[in-house]
Amino acid sequence: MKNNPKRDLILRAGSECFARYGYDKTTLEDIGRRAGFNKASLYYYFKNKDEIFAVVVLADAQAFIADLKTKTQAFPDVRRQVRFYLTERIRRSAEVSHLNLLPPDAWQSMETQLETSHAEIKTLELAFLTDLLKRGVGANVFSFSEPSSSIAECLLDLSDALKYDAAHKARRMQTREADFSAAVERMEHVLKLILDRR
Amino acid sequence: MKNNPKRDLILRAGSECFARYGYDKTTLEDIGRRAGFNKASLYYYFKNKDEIFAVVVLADAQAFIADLKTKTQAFPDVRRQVRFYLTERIRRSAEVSHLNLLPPDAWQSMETQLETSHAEIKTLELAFLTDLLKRGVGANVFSFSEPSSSIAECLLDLSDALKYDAAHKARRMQTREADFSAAVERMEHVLKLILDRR
DNA sequence: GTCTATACTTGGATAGAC
DNA sequence: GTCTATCCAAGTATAGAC
Repeated sequence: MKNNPKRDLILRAGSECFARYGYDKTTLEDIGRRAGFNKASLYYYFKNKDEIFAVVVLADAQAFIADLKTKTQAFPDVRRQVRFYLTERIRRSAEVSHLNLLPPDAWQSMETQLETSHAEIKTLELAFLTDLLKRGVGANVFSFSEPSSSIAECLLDLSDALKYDAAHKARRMQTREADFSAAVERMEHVLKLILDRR
Repeated sequence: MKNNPKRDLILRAGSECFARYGYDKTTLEDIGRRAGFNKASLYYYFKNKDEIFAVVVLADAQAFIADLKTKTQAFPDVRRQVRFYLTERIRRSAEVSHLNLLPPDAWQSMETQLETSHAEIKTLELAFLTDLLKRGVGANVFSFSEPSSSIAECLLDLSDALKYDAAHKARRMQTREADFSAAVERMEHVLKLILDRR
């Protein structure tokens, strides 16, 4: 059932639609049209709309983090790496914004499908950032009065918060394109305040 | 048309429903039943669902901020006031959580109705917090390398961000009651990091 | 003013022909 | 496998009797 090219076509169409319209506004018609199928045909490959969504979200999130890590490691010094990782994941969050656009009740129905994989991703990110910070401490670039993992979690949470916040604010304006620049600046501001003390 | 007791009954019912279920899941049936009317009767007092929502949200937000300010001023010293204001507005955000639960597209339709009053509220909050910080600086409790208004805006934004983030996370679990305790702790943590340097 | 009845729309899902 | 046709449920909104 997996690695079916037509199935993948539907998933790609779904990804694009969910990203643009959110879960609610994305109809099976939308996905079907974009994938070149009648909406009824989607039920041959998936059991329902929720399943399409769950698969799409998971795949997108994993690809996103993997790519982000690679790009981060391309920077020369630790400070820049930390800064890039935490801001870039805000800037590019539109790419994985399915989750932001998810309606209140939709979670319960597919809770189990997403929860575990979501936790995995968070653990992954936390480990990566903690490692980065520890390397910075080792190189005497940072010095904390708390364990690096605690700082890492704090920073990741803040980055998440600012990300969701920006997405939320963007929704309120008519702007289809969210401006994450304010959130990014805020993140940099906080990083300066927290990391640059000595 | 205003100050109509029956109209107010509907608004109160609407407020309760929107807070509990969010915009989407709240139906005119829900509101009507709770207010003791048939759903069709709502159209005598309001032009549509959006109007009910807009009026409810605005009134609730104003009442919330006013109450918060009063409670804040009851604290003896400035540090506690700042701390209380920024954390309490997270803790009690469930009361005004209509906005969090608003679906992506609903904004556009009632954008103009809400936008101006929302800006007013933010200005109000910013002025209040800036004043608090300035008083703290005057009393030598804080000392910043930046203007108080800049710090105030930063802190308000962070509080907002953590608030929305917590609401968002709560949605993902099955928990109907959001636990804002993590967000509150995070806010206190950041406050300590930013305000307590000397 | 308030209700019943109903029209209309959307969108998820299924049956069955091909 | 893919489609057409259709069902069904929800939910907004209106018409019109009372």
